[in-house]
Amino acid sequence: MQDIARQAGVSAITVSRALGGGTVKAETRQRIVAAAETMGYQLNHAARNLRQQRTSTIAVVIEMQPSAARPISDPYPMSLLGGIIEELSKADFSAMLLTAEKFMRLPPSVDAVILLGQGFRNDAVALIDRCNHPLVVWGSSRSDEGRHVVVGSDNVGGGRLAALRLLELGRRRAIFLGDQGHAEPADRLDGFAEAFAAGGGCVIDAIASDFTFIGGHQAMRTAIEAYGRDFDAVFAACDAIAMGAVRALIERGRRVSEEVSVIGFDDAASAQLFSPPLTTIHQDWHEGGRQLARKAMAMVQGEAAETTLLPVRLVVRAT
Amino acid sequence: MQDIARQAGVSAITVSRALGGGTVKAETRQRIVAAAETMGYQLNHAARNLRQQRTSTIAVVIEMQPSAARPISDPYPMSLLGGIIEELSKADFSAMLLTAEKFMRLPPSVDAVILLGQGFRNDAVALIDRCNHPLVVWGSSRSDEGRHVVVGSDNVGGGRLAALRLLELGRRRAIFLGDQGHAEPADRLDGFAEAFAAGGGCVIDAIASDFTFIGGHQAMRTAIEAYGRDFDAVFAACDAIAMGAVRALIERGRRVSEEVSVIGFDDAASAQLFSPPLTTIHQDWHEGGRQLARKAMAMVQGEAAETTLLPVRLVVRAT
DNA sequence: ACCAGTTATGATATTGATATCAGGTAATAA
DNA sequence: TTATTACCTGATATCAATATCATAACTGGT
Repeated sequence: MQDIARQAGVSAITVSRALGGGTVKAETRQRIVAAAETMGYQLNHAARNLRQQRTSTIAVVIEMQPSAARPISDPYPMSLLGGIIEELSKADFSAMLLTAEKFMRLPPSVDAVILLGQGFRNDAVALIDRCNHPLVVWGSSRSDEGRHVVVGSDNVGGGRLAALRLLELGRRRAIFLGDQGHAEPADRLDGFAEAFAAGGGCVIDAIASDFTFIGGHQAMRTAIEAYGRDFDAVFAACDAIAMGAVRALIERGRRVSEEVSVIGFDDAASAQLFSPPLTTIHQDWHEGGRQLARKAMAMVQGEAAETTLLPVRLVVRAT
Repeated sequence: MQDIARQAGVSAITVSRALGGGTVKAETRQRIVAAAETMGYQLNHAARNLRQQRTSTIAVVIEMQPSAARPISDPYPMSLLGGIIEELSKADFSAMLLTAEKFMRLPPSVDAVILLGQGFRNDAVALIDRCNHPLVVWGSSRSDEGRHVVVGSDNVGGGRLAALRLLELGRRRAIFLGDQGHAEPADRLDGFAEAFAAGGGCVIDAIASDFTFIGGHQAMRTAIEAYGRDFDAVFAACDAIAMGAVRALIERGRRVSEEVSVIGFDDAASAQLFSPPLTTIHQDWHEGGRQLARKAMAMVQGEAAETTLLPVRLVVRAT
């Protein structure tokens, strides 16, 4: 800024004002901006951050472990990220992408933290709390007891929608596939079980499955071995599980849609390409990302932010 | 650090050395680390960055426009990101995620830039060059003429593998689906066309398609209208196109695998879930991300880095 | 000409860590 | 005892921006 100041015949502080939002005579500002342009000037964020005691940066912590249960190729973090970045960019905030491990090993200097993970990593949450960073979490508030701001889909409502659809089709004996150890599937099952029972149906079993096609396939086989043909509906915790289940059902000679209905959760891109196209509950991840970012930024400004449930909707396809 | 220094009975600079990698007596370091721990100290990165004139941060620029041609739900950026972050974390670098627009509007202070985009955004590249940031690009070096360091899959080789497979199956009349305006599909077609011709085959047409299922479906219909049944092979620029093409072929009564073969590119997760499971060329995105990160960091250290082609492999499934 | 009020600019101090240079201590060798 | 080395520690200046306070210039009204 000193160089630009010299070039434009003003002081450095005036340059700062001209390039930032300060009050500077229009003509002077023009001269300064022109000088900055020709000199290829770029703001030194480190200096600004140091002086202003804030970074305009928000850490996005992702569970990046290539775990078999939740492969990294999963589209959902990317959809959330898209929304997050869109919203942060509007307000000239930046997103710093980190794994939980990295965050704990060398906490970055950021103004707030967005945590994307299946359920809560309690150690990570504890550390973030200790840093006194505003924290917004994607997922379910079930196990959090209101301690943090959570943005997530209305999983209970989604389960309810699935139940109503299956009841409407005349189904009365359902099996749930998914890991209740995670808060989101647990919420989905809760909503499902309650509404299904209220409509005269019965959830005859809930079988654990990781979030994969293979997991769903195995869980469905287990169910078939246990119950034979004595069920007419399947509700899966995610689309991958549902697709694995459909495949397993077809392999064992059951006619999906005609005599057994399957509903997934997510409305992943592959759900409509699957054959048969999958009936599922749609989550709006992009909007979820935007809300996460908005709340995080609000909290940086010292405003309060509330836990929010995003509406979901039933997408009827062929299963 | 002043506070810790007081607590530990040393000077601030010694604290810096103890927490960084400086030479400090083991006992003193212990005392300092303990004090830092109990006081919940966290390094101020802004100050360090300012003093050291580097940020240990690398910008990852993504084409985040939710364009119809390349929806954001695409898994490939996530896979690359996974590899990038894994490698950066090891060296205590951070990843700052940005759209190209944001980068150009308010260039961040970073040590290097990784550009993930289908093809080159020339305006973005020009700006990055002006900032004198080390730059590593994911994609094809075809249109870059060696000006930048590029990491990408061996698209030409992948095309060749597809050609050899189709020749082996006795196919001789192939149609290519994909947008040659992008460097990567263009490379794939080049390798394919050359090897297919060398084996006595003929690429009878190359039809433009965006990177979606719908795009592939439409392009395939166009091809069928133009050529009827007078072709026995399809090579698609990506899996989504290939799946759309398979669907179109089946709709028009052609028996995929028996009398027309289809090969995709990517080995996306959905390729093996598709029915029929898709034969395709596998790209190792995770490794690609790691290489991008390694090269970017090497360039920050002032080391040279070379353009690299990652090997691909044929995955034979049912098409 | 004077004043109040606004607007535009400048001087200085400050942010937290660390590079650099200098000083001090302990151990070993002469 | 002194010199030599290796090792540890401290003082100071510095990185590039901006908050704060002070000053200058202008405006319009009396």
